[in-house]
Order: sequence, then C-alpha cells, then structure tokens
Amino acid sequence: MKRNKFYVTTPIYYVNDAPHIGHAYTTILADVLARFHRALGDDTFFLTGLDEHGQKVQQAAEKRGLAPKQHCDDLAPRFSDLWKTLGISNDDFIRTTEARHVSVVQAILQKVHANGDIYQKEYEGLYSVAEERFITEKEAESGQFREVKTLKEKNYFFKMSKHQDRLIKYIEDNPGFIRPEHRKNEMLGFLRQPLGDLCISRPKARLSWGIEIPFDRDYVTYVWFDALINYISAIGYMADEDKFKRFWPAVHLIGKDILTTHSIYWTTMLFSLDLPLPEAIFAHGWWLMGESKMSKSLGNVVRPLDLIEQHGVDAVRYYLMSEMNLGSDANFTPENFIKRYNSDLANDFGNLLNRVSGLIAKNHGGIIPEAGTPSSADEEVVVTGRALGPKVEALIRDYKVDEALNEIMNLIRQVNKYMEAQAPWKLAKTDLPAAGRVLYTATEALRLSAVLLKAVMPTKVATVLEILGVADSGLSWGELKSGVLLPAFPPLFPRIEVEKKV
RNA sequence: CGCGGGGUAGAGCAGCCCGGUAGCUCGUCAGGCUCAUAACCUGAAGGUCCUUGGUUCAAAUCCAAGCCCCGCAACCA
Repeated sequence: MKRNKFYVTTPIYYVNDAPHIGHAYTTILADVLARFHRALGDDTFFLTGLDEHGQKVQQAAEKRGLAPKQHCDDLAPRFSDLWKTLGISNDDFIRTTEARHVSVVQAILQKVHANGDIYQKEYEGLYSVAEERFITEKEAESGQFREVKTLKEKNYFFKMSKHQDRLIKYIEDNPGFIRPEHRKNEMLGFLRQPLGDLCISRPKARLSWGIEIPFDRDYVTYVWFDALINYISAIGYMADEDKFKRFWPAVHLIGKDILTTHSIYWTTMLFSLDLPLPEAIFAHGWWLMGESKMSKSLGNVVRPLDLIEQHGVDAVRYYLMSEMNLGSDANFTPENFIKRYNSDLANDFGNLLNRVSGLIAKNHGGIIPEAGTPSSADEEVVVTGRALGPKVEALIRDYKVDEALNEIMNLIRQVNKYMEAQAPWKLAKTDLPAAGRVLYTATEALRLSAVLLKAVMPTKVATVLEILGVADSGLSWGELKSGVLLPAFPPLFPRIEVEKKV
C-alpha cells in the first residue's frame, strides 16, 4: 500500500521581526497538521525557517556595528527558541544565508536565465532616497516619502507574464489549490489584468546583503526570489533528488498578506523550472486585538511567551487553533482566552476526567472497571466515539482544525450528559458492575478524545494517556484496559479565576 | 469605477447550493444534581434572519434593486 505523504511549510519569517502571535499561529497550525498527518501514518515533512537577506537586515546590522551575518546569528534564536517552547515539531529549520540554500538559488538563477526567462532592462521610476527604494506614483502622491526623484537603473527581470495564461488555467482546474475559496477568486481577479514581469535584482551599489547573481557579479537577487526558493532548497532540490521527489509538492501555510507572492511569483517561478506547483496554498486571516489590528505603535502586540508562562503551552495552542476559523480574521482578547480555556478545557475536558477518575477511585478501588455489555445508552456514546476519528481526520485533511476541535468537544459534552443520565455514583449503590460499565464507557470516550487532541496539546495529552495507562493507544474503541490502576493526579487544567469588576 | 466576501438572539458563528417548526458555543436568568476544578445537567428569556419589491401554497434560503461592513486592486523593482 502506498503511503500518503504530507509536506507542510510556514513562511520563512523575517529575521529582523520580533516574533509575535501571528508567527506563532502559523507555526502552530503547521505543527498541528504535521502531527496529525504523522499520526495518520503519512510520510510527513515540516519546514519552517528564516529569511535573512535584504535591506532592513543590512541596515539593522550597520546600526549595531555588526556584520549582517553576525546580526542574523544573534537574532535567529528568538524564533528557534520560541518554537522549542511552543512544542513545534519541525523537521528542518532553514536560514536563507546557509550555503545549502545560496547554492540552490544561484543554480536556479542560472537555469531560469538559460531558459530565457530572465532578461535585463533599464527601468526609470520614482525613487525615494530616504526610503532607499522605488515607489509607485500613488505612494508619491501620498506625500509620505521624502527626497523623491526620478532614477534610471538597469535590472534583471523575470518573465512572469509568459506564464500568466497557464497559471489562470491551473488555478481554475484545481479548485483546492488556493484556499480558502474567496482568496482564489481574489487571485483570479488579480490575474485578469495583464501580468508584468518581476524585477529580481538589486545593484550591489544599493544593496549588498543578498545572494549574488551568478551571471552578473554587480547584482544581488531580490529577497522574494531568494526567499521562496527555501521551500525546495530545504528538501534537496538539485542536491538530493530522492528526498526532493519524496516530499515535493508542499502545502504552504501563509498569512493573507503574502498571498500574491506565493500564488503568482512562486508559481510562475515553478513553471519556469518545470516543477509541479504546490499541493495547496492556504492563506489564513489576521489576529485582531479587540477591534484593532495588532501593531507596535498601538502597543497591543501579544507576546506568545507571556501567555505561555501564565497558562501553559497546550492551552495557548488549543486557544489559537479553536478560535480562528479557516480564512477569516479572529479576535484575540484575554477575556476570550480565559472563557475558552475555562469552558472547554477546565469545565468540560479536565473536569470530566476528574469526575470519572474520582468515581473510579471511590467506588471501584481505583481500578478501571470492566467494559461489560453495553446498554443502549452506552451504545450511543460508543457510536459517536467510533465515528469521531474518521470525522476528525476528514476535517483535518481539509484544514478545518477549529471544526475538528469542536467535534471532539461535542463528544466530551455528550459524555457529560451521559454521566448525568446514568449517574454512576447512584448506580454504584445498587448495581456496582453497571456503574463500572458506565465509567468504562465514559473513560474510554475520554481516552479517544485525548488521542485526537494529541496534535494540538501534545504535553497534556501525554499526561492524560499516561494516567489512563494507555500511552500508545489509538483510535479504535475499547483500547482502554480494564483492571489497570488509575493513579491520583492534580487537576489537568485548573480553572482560571477572574476577579469580577464591580 | 472594477472584482470578491459578508450583514442570522448580548458576543462569535452554522443553516442558504437541494425553499416547508431558526440551530450551535459563550453570556444572562431560573431550577436540578451533588461524583467533579462554585464544575455538570435541565429549562427559560432573548431574533423585523440588513432594507424594499418579486416568484411561490410557503423564502433566512430563489430573483431584482438598494444600504452598510470587510478584502483585493500587483509590477512596493
């Protein structure tokens, strides 16, 4: 039987940026998908990394009196350390300054040049000396740019326009390629206009911190042309063809801000290289802080580390995954976080585990009771439980993590109702085995939910499954072992008490 | 101007494609239970389903017009 493969990427983040909740979100999402697919037995590869070239890095390094590379080396751990803290299970971490990447970018430039898809031309446009970049007419009119003058410059261009029709057809023929759907429409709308060519060079006189263009030493390549290639350089394009063939094409998770770069620049580059296009490009929304966008000037940037310190990694992962649905924007507020945490994790999931294990301790000597012959009430739980795995799998394969989590919580809610109806604490007085049967059913449902929550909350779930004595159990009903001693344990997700404002 | 998405209880959303008692989570209120992390369960209140008109026995759902919100509008080289 052929194994499915799953190659998922995050964007490579700009090394100069301070990591914020948005970076954390994309990376956690990728991690959750990767963990799910690994659990499903798919041949999985999960890549993230850093974009380290460009003007901002050069300038920031100069300011600090450091070589750009040194500057990057200093800053890179801000991301890689955060990923460790967040429990990110990436298989590789690529930095665009690494030799393995630089050589592939240069080889690709040569190849595309040889294909005739790169040409040189002189460009004349409005240039802001203060900003050190060309600006559009609109921007010039806005008056926000100083020292604007007309500048002529020779540069290299990539023939994006050549691939336009092919790209349109591809997007139309592959409905799941750009997700969610409305983003696909946006891109098709964008492509209705004639596509220009992409300038892919910078004269070294203006910008030296980049990858040198092999056929013209006076230039470095444009950061995006450099950066996008990470998705294939990291898995061995032109270096380890077996690995490359094993994993390419990828699923790219990106923020909606860089949809054009991915669905237009990157795809036409791949066309030129005669490589398959990505399996999917998924653009998620922004995290809004209350009503406004997160921004440094507003001082409302959420630092993931603060949250984790207060409430733990798993809770933060769960919150981000459950609160953001598909491609829309989501609202981040501490109040929301606490509500979600208390109702789902503390009151429903954590508390259910507590009541079940408490009853087992009290009435069954702490030993997991026999499953017995299910009553019709038990059977309802079993049916939901059995159906849950496939349901969740389908949702995850469709990138609907929030819906998958909701399905899992629905089982938990159902079990709470079932407990109430069966009242094993009463049953124990008249029919101990029947009470045991109910508790077995409830605990087994809990175990099953835990297994499905593993990708989102790896640490807590590991604890739960250890407590239940079935660390490596899977998704079939009945893997919970009777006769095993349930140890005592502190509440899994202690409620967050909020002082009410008077 | 253009293209795309949306407007459903206090909040966040589902339902709309394939018309027929308007549903879920959170919040509020009342009750129950007492195994549990003041948790859990039940019930209630709360909706002109943006507006207007049309089709139909029947429209949140289909059609038309309008209002409002949001996204895209590259060539930021």
